[in-house]
Amino acid sequence: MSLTYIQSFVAVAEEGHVGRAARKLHLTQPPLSRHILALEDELGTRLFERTPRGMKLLPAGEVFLSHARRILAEVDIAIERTKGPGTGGR
Amino acid sequence: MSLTYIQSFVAVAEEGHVGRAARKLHLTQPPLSRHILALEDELGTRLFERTPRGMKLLPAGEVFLSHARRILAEVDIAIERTKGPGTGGR
DNA sequence: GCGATCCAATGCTGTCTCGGTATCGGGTTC
DNA sequence: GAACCCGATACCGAGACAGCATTGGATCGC
Repeated sequence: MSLTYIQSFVAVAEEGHVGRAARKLHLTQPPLSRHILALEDELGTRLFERTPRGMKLLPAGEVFLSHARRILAEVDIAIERTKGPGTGGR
Repeated sequence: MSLTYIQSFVAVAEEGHVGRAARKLHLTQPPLSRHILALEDELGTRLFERTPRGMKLLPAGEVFLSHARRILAEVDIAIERTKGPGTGGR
């Protein structure tokens, strides 16, 4: 599990498209595709249904998505709170 | 930022000792020391005070610690919830 | 039906990250 | 002041990872 992979997952879930998400993340399609496969492998579950039009979130994917967003948000908060107030940031 | 580094940080904070935390994580002392330095660099703040006895958490470190624990807990929950119920895990 | 098109997945390669070993430098203890 | 304990750094080799090129499957247009 890695924060990078979680970010990739969220981007693909939001775009419904590996290629499009890749551009958004300044990556190319193959590594992003592998991120999703790695996550699915680690979780032991398919997160997306592969359709000719792109990637469609499966129920397990929706569950993971909500947690993924929370995790990323927590990380942002942690960074902000730590570097910000107590340290003479602003 | 990486989950591995966050785990390292929590271990060092709990042990008050890089070497001891390293053993706990099945790592050696140098990489663990680098994890902490990398985090401090990324956050732009010292998280620990280096003493002759080990590592003492600074205020910024305590702030980050509480968030770090929450992040790791969220990840665990995400994994459990995703692989577990909705998917026929059991 | 067949070529064109769009999608994700895979094979391969170069690079960069990361962990381990060895060593250093500072500070304390006796 | 020599031994000891601590984290930090230099260096090196292995593994991870991104990118390029290509494949394979499904749909669309003619």
